[in-house]
Amino acid sequence: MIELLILNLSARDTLDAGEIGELERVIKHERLVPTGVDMVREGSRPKESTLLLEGIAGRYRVLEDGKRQITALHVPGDFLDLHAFMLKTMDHGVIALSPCKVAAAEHKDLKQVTETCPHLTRMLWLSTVIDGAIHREWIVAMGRRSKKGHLAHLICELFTRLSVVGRVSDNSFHLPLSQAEVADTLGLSLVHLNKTLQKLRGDDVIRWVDRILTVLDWNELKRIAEFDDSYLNLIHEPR
Amino acid sequence: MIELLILNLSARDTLDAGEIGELERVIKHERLVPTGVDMVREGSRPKESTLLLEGIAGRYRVLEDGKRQITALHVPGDFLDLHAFMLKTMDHGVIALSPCKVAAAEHKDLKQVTETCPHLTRMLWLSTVIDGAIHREWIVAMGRRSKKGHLAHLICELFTRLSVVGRVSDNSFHLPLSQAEVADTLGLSLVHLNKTLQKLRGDDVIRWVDRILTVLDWNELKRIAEFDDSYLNLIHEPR
DNA sequence: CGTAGGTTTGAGGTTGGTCAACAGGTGTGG
DNA sequence: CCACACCTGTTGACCAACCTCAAACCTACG
Repeated sequence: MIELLILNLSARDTLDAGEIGELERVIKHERLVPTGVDMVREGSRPKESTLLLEGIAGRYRVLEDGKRQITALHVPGDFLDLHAFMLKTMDHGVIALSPCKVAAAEHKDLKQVTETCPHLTRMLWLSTVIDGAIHREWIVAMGRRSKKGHLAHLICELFTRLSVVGRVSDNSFHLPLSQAEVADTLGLSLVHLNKTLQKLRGDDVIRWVDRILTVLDWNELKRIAEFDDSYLNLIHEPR
Repeated sequence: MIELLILNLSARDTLDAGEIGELERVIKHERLVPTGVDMVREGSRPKESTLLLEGIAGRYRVLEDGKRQITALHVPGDFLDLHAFMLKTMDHGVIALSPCKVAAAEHKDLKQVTETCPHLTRMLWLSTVIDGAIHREWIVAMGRRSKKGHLAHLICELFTRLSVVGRVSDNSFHLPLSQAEVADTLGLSLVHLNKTLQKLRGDDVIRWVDRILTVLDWNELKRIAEFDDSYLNLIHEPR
């Protein structure tokens, strides 16, 4: 059940058997969440943190005028709201963007991990800090990249993150979002997202049909995005 | 020396004498950094994390075409790069936006804190997680707020954060950035930032002369920004 | 007195938003 | 089986927001 989390963490540092056992002990209550359903509500005070096992989920906020901004996308093996363990109150919602399978770690158990397993604690801390690094990269993309570059960057990021957890084959991955949802993650209007998408398609760097995204020319896509994966911290070293 | 850090953390949970002593032991090497100087370089692998004692600092990245995006602003009492303790490699630079006084905590000492002081560890973890919450709020502002709303939001945020560490008096605080730097934090051109600024000034909600920013009408500013400080987690509770 | 950094203003062009319509696919009920 | 509603994607027209370029202005400072 927690294989993908282990894959995710092991890409950054080695976990020993005791730590893996501890994770297995702490993570439980597997359940399914249908597309479109909120798994965590804004303003709530969850008593547990949620690990995504299958599917794509998004963190989002909606403003008074109804505009929505997705602030993070999550792939299998990601914690959706580990930060809530420290923050206590959710400052955003989390929605299932495809059918999702999730499991939960109770905060009282996580607290016990921080009391007894320093290295595992640091690895969990690391995963929230990588979230932060991704946030920063999104800020850079929103502020200073072209829209085409921003979209290309998002695709590069998802491609890379999904590769780590074995969800890419034949240069393709399942991208279940609608164009409206992608627009809400880039901060674009739906119409303009569509036109931006067509520019990328026109360059023959990607194909996206039936919710399957195929990268046709990785080097060119990377160049358009100015993508450098170092912010994802896919380096194995002692933490 | 670490009073402001304690102020910052104590706004979220109580630190006991032992924890404060531990922080005093770990944080040392006070030094001054002149305006415009990089305190941490992108791509470096710092062996210590930096606490800002005085001044304003910014995290930033610059793209190939020379465009710069500031991804975070820091006020006294903030750790600038505590995340580097876990990340190891800096994915961005940190620049002094005014004369700064800083101190340092060596990573080997922080590691020891994680081995021996679980609650203090959680408090440090918390502070990186609040950074993340601020990042998310910036993403929302960049993607879905009007430029005027975005600027107003930034001012509300700085006002609130500076209040916590006692850097606001008479509804005024020192905002040492140039308009070009503010433009780089909002992802705007300098010209357009200037025009946006004039809209806010025209509404008589702020004044900004000689690098002193005065909030003339907090309620109206808050309304324009749709500002809600809950993401800053200024709630005292057990963590 | 000249220079440099910062702010302000205007002109003109590009980007991106809104509105509106249409096409294709799917599911439902008559 | 057909008619209809609904959802997603696509396209065009039009307008507002925002960018770039350029110049002027205003200090502070050597």
